[in-house]
Amino acid sequence: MYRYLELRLIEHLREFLARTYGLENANIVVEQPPKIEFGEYALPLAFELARKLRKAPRKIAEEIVAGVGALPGFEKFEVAGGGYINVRVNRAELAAAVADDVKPPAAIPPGKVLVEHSSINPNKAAHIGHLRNAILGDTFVRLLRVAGREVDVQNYIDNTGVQVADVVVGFMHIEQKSRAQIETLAAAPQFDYVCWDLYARVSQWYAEDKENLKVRADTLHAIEEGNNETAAIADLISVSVLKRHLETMERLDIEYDFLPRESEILHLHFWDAAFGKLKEAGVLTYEASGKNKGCWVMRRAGTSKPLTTGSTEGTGEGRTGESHEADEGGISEEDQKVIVRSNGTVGYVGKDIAYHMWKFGLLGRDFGYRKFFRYPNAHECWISTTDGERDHPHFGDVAEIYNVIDARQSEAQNTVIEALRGLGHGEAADRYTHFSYEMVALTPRCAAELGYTLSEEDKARPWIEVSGRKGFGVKADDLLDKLIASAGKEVDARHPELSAAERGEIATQIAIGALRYFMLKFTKPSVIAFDFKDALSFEGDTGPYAQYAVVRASNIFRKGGFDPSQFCRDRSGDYLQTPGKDGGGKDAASRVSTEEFAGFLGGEGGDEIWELWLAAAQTSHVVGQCIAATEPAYLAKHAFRLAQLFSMFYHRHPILSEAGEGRKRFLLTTAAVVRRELIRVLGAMGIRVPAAM
RNA sequence: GCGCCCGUAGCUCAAUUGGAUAGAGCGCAUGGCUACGAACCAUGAGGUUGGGAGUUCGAUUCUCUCCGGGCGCACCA
Repeated sequence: MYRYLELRLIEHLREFLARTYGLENANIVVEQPPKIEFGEYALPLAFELARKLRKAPRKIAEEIVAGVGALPGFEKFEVAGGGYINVRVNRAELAAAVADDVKPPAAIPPGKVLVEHSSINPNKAAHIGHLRNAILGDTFVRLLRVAGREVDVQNYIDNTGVQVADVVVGFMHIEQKSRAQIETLAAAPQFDYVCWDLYARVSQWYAEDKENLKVRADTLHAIEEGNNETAAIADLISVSVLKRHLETMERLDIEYDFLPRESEILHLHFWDAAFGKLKEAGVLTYEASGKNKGCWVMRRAGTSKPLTTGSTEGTGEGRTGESHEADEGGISEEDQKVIVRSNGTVGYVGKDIAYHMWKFGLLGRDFGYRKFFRYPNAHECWISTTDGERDHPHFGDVAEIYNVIDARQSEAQNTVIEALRGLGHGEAADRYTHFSYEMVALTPRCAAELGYTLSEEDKARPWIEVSGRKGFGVKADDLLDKLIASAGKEVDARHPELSAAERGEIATQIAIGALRYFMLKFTKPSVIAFDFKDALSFEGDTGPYAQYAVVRASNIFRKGGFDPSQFCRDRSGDYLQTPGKDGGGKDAASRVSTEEFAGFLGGEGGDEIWELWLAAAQTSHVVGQCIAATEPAYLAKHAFRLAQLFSMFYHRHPILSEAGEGRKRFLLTTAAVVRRELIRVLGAMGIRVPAAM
């Protein structure tokens, strides 16, 4: 609703500026004033216009305020400071609309969205770095769905790469295990943990003797070729570990729709289809000589073609040296990215280009599909195969894609984008977003706690990178278990009257809330230096704090013998409602009239509670910002702000003992609205609210 | 060497994407439970936003430069 008013305000001002000053399509920045008393919107517009109109900002602001005229839903415009225009909405009308959960129709872009996230190598247990990826991705999926978009969730499985090969090497050559023995191990619990340890041992084994690397090369080759014992073992391992990953993520309410695997990209010859098109478009060029002789290469993203000026690669001194590539239009060696190796095999980026052509429906080939994993809610997760089932959902062929992949791969991601552009698919390239985020590392203290001995140099570092190869890191399931145990201790102490099952359920929800919130509170470019002390905190700026606010709100209604739905509507998921119908599902006797809202929210005394209402009105606005900026952290901020404002409100206004009938109804409505919004925001973060805390 | 990211309170992070007096949490000090359960609230101390220059009416935000840190730059994925 807040968002809708903002759009109306912008539109209205644009019209006014065009009419009055002849300014078309002026860029109008809208923000919130620093204090609630100043109004709901602030416009620094006059500062921007000062130069164009050659007038003092304050003068312009006065003109705008005088001439802008009335706008439904708004109370007044006023000049503040050196030329700000502060805008006041009609509080009572907005509050009534929020209580009724009015959702003005919003334009939803056409087409499906594909979000790729998790994409964990299926050769070892998931760790905290993977958790950040999955939680960011899953939250973004939820945000898109809240905004009314149709979303496919994909988890790309690299089941034929070196990482899986390494574990195969470990079982076959170090452990000397037979296929049947591995099968037994894979069927037992925590197979991913077994692989975690083995993977670290294999890395060590390679380091001991370089000859051992030959085994890896042979194994990798056999896996890629398929139809042999080694490939069968690799498949057994990758599928079993993948199942474990799905189970781990399911603990956090993270689900996928489709698991495309690299093996099918190879066996269904996706690359052949892409290769032809890439050669034809001149995206790939053959190197007949030099370092990359015999390879098909592509220009590395971020390197630009030197046009008239020579490259910096001078032959001697000075800057007059001629470019090595200008004559032939070729790419200098250091700007080349090898896509097809001289032995004819295709590398990772090549496979990724083909995969992304498929995503946009540009490849002309499709996967085979088979059901793979059924979630308790009956949701079906599909996996790629060569020969699939006849009936399956239609995947791929989407309008927009988001790839949740850490920042270290931004160059590879950009190279794929440039390949699409080079193929003439500029529109697709523009709707390809690398959802980039920084890694999760460990603080030196945390590393020491885990029993790793650190060099003096490491101790001085701000963080130490997690390394699967070294087996160095915190496993996802271990962290979750720790969080549940810690939350459980608190729940047991606070609610001895509840059954063990109920307490376990609450502890789990708190643990998930703490973990998901923790991973979302940092903005994407910030490295998370992980520490158990911070992650296990349930106080302050944390998930449990926000959950607790909702529990307290619920307790008011429970103790008072009310139902929150008496006081406010909830049209979640109802996209076709007819706005403006008063009363709706609400209890008529509990309804606060617009006149009453005006009384309680008006004047200076109303500011404090109004601030809470305004924040509650902003959820869809925040959701829009999160999507536009691909930044779920704004959502966590919003949840915290709502919870914090509610906690203050809760302390200052004892509701059930309120003597005034009208005021009590108003306070209950306030609590009901904030509760609804907090549940909604936490829901978008994948956090549920426990029955008690 | 080239490219990308980061540097804000003791610590961990925000700052509406260029706007009004730079805000939170943790920690520290003090105070508040016969309860709509304190996983909470209130009060306080704590800042030359790494240094410098520039653009702008206005810079934590943009540009340049220096300092410090991180990550990329394989015929790996």
